[in-house]
Amino acid sequence: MRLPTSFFERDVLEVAPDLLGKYIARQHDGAVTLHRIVETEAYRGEEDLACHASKGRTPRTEVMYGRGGRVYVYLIYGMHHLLNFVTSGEGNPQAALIRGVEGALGPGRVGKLLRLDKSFYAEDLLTSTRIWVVDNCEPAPQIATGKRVGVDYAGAWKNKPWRFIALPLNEADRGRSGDKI
DNA sequence: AGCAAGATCGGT
DNA sequence: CCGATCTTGCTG
Repeated sequence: MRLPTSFFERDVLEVAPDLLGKYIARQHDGAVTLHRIVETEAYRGEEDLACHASKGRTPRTEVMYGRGGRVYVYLIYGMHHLLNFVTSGEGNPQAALIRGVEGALGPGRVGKLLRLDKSFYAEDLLTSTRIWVVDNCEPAPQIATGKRVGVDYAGAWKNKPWRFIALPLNEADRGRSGDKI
């Protein structure tokens, strides 16, 4: 059930939408909770000016340069821990930001719900007993796309439709896949 | 060493 | 719209 390395070692533009409908498992105080992923964003390589790796290899971006399947967490605005999953392979810095799970919309709220902190930096999703991602037997949700949030500084890259949202069932039933938002 | 800005959120 | 709150990367 735990997603294998091969799931993450693909281009982030494939992994980010594929994460929708998957479940983040979080073990804390002896209990495991599951959280369905409903919104993600793709950050893709050094050329993507919205991606932290556009600054090159630094202590902060180091984990993105490693293999896929590890966690990239960082503190933003001095208070929110944002959760990302590293994708693609060695030397190709990409990450999928978890912008929303059921019960917590917005990346800051996701970090709070999952009780994340800097100790999760570089956590291995394939061996960790604190956090991992599991597949499910549900059909893949319909997906809406849109521009990434809060990256107006990123020049031409700010308009890339690299935000992915799982449509709720009532909307998906109307067959409105591929919507923009 | 100092500084400006940030993949955000909650309250006016 | 504004403040919180602190890490980061850049400048000097």
